[in-house]
Amino acid sequence: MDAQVLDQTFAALADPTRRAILARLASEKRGVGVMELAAPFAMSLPAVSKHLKVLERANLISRGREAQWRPCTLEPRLLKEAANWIERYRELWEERFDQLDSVLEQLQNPQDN
Amino acid sequence: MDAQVLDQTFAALADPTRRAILARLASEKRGVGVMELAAPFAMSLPAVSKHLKVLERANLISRGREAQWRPCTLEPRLLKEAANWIERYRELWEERFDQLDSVLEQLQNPQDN
DNA sequence: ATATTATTTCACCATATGGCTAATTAACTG
DNA sequence: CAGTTAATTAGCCATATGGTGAAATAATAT
Repeated sequence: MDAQVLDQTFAALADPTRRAILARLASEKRGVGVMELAAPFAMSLPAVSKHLKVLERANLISRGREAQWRPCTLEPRLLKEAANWIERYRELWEERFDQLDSVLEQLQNPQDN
Repeated sequence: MDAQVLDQTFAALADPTRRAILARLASEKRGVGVMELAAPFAMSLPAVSKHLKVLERANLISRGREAQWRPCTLEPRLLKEAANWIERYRELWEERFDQLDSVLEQLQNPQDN
């Protein structure tokens, strides 16, 4: 509901690296270290570190301490908030598909008009 | 599915002015002009014009021409794409609520353990 | 032709973002 | 203690973002 929260959430999601990191974390129960998260990307470790900081400040991930590792864990709570916000538009995009359906129907059965 | 599309969509949603504009357009069947869209905001017309350009380039709105007005219309198609992306995490946040539920249950019925 | 209304473009400014390398901190290991 | 591994911080750069006021464009109205 809070505008700032949605700002941070959507801004955090507006980057392919960060979305990939979230996807990776979604498929792991355990916390995942930075090296491991960074491996698939053609970018430096500090760059990934920055992305993680963005995700952390947006409260989309949390980080622990385990020896010299900082394992990251997905925090899906605010994803739910973002989903809730978008869901308010669901009836609009479904309505639009209904309209498209009737257009297609007319194209196939022009005698209907 | 396209990463760039999600980039643009989420980036466009990461601003309260733009989300408010979308909300306004969602509640109107007719196209809405720029002056009218700008009215609620404490910012200049060029600023609103810029926001509209962001929304247009993200294909979240389309714009027509009607005399000297450029009526804006909501295009919900890519909102659906964004919703689809987030939905893949639904089971995660619901699982988390399940865990919270069982925690609350334990707090209320400690004899269960 | 001139004026009015709606909207955009231009030129500017401050701040944020995403990337880099090099240096630093933190924790473990020999 | 010295060395190794993990990660962050610092300093830098290029580009993007969100705002401004002033000027330009587009269409209508007088």
